Amino acid sequence: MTRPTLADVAAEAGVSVSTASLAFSGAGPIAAATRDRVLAAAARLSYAGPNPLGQQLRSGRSGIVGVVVGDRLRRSFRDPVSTQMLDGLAHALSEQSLGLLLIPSEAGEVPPLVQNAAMDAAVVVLANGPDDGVVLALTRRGIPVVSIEGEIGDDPGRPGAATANIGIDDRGGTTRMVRELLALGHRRFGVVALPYGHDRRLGAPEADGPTRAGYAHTRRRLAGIADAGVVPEVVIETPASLVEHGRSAGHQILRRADPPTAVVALSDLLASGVVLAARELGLRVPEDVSVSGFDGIELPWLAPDVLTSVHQPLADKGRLAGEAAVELAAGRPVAEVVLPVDLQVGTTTGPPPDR
Amino acid sequence: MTRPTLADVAAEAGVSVSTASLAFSGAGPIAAATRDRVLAAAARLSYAGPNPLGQQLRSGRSGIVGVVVGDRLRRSFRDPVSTQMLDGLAHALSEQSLGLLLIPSEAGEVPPLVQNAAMDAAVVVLANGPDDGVVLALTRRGIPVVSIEGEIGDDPGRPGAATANIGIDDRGGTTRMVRELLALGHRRFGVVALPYGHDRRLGAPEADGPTRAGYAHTRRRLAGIADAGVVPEVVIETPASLVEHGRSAGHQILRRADPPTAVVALSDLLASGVVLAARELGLRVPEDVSVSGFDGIELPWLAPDVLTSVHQPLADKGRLAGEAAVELAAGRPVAEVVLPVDLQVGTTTGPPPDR
DNA sequence: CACGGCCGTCGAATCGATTCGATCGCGAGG
DNA sequence: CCTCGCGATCGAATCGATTCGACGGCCGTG
Repeated sequence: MTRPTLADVAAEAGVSVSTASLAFSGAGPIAAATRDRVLAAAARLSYAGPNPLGQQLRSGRSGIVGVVVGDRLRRSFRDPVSTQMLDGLAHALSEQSLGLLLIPSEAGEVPPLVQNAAMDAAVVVLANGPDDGVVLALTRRGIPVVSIEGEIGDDPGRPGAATANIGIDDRGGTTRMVRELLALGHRRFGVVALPYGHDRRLGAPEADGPTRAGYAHTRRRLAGIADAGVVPEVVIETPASLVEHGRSAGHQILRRADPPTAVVALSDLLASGVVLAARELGLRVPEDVSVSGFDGIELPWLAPDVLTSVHQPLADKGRLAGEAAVELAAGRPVAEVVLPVDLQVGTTTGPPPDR
Repeated sequence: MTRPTLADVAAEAGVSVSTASLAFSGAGPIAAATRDRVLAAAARLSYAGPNPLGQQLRSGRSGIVGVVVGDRLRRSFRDPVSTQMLDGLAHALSEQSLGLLLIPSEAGEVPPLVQNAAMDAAVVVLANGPDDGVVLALTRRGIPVVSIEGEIGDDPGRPGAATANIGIDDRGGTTRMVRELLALGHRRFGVVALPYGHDRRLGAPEADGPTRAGYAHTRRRLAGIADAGVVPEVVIETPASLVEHGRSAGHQILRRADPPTAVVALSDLLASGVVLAARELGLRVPEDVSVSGFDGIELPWLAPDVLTSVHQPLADKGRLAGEAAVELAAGRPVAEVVLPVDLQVGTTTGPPPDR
């Protein structure tokens, strides 16, 4: 009662295995009558087509791209920034009939699937610097790696597989945002930062942020603030880009004596939490405090307010990552991609209050 | 410059291929000295371990479970009901070192991956009745299928692989909810329904809803309302369980002349949209209209209101589906699971207004 | 009528690993 | 000193498909 194989079908149809193979793959010449005989035999045995495992071994390719999301799925999935990117990625892959193997990875650890699973290429979201364990394990296996927001870089000294980086102009984006706020007259800034790296700390203002940050996009966005010539009065790291963390960071910042007049959050979810915190404290946005975000996602619960934010092309980022994975898997090199961002002024920023 | 194989390593170490295999798998007796020699040789060739494709062909198992989500990822991912379930599923699978192959499927179509990808089992979310194309394709390939909320059933007349159903007590849940509202004194009901099936219609009240519904969970929840002896004055189908669809359905219902005093939404996201619509129309909840949901997810943007809702164990549902997939893949049968639900009264329901 | 080409079919090698049964060698016991 | 037994190693078959080269007819043309 084992499942039938191509050999069984060939025997049933009275042809050789190679001919039966041709009937299914269509590669190579075969008489229409023969093909029909083979297909009829297959139907009789309820043979549903060639076993993919055999094909994969023969071709050496699995048709699968691993996607390592650097966090619990529950958390990643709550962030539209992840999900919109994954949506673009999934579409790019499915257009090539490639499968998307979803690999959740708790901060810092290397899941067994990264070591064992068959993949033609991998996409790593938020690699923690060039020595990220996941990236190292993959390159050691000879699997090409596309890094989204990661700066993994080809180290010529190390033997390894091809890599590619897909990112956005985080740094320029925050610089433009801060310049906008400067032009409005703001001089005293608070910053609500994304996690600095896998070793997430919580809450405390920190001086070493920009240098310690293992997450390259956090580092770049912080650097963009410095580029505008601004030294924030307070910087709060959050453990994840979620509304509630933005809310508690907002409380911390806005309850200070003589709080800043502008709060720059490094993500929209964090920014929306800051807006909620301001409302709870009886502060008007933007009359009493300006709040800016980053990403450009929809925030229906802020309505009728619209967050001033730096918009990034999330779906494009995912799509390009998928295409890069395909290219690398085919052995072709991929140039680094830095997508442009777009400052969109909403209703949450304005001139600072008169003192 | 092709990647090294086990044979290369064996040659380098001066042992046979079979011995080299033992050095990696640990199955079978091998001298420690020999194993070290093999591992040293592997390191010299930078051989990162046995090629999974070879193992998979040999063992006949791919270590992959396909998960077919019946919608665009972008939409599924916006719904915490999907994502929390997926999180539970992913964890159950990763505990068994199984991979999760994510297969998005536009309504009604059968993606190529369903036909071609290697899987030991598959989980189908929201199968559209027992003749869902995806389910048929999978069983024809001999792949065991776990259906979440789908009622796919083993048809003894049809040759096919094993199946299992994982669901919740939708029907009893809505019945209890409606009884609660009846006890409060409500007599005139509006219903905001989930999509009835892949062929989503939009907005219009329909008489044939409960029978036409291809999505079993929609049908069951509507049936639960009937079980309580209630015939709603208006039923609105929505194209997806999203806040904005709940909002527009809420507008439709609450703008009627002499609107119902209670609106039963079949999901929390829809219900929260109804609450937003009521607020926009200047109606107080629950003084002017009561609103109930289903699922029990967090709705921070309704704060300080808490939605009255039927809570279901989402993560457990995913976890059980993962475990069922493992069992089926191992050839063991799985009994149907119907998880209990839990009515939680919040602040959005109360007695109807005096007329 | 004979020969060259071409279309269709077949056999066998190959992909990379696992595993069963056989063999080899060494040590211990009779 | 011979033999038995056991642990370590090896050879070969196997998983299921693809593909290359060879072969065998058939048809058309010279």
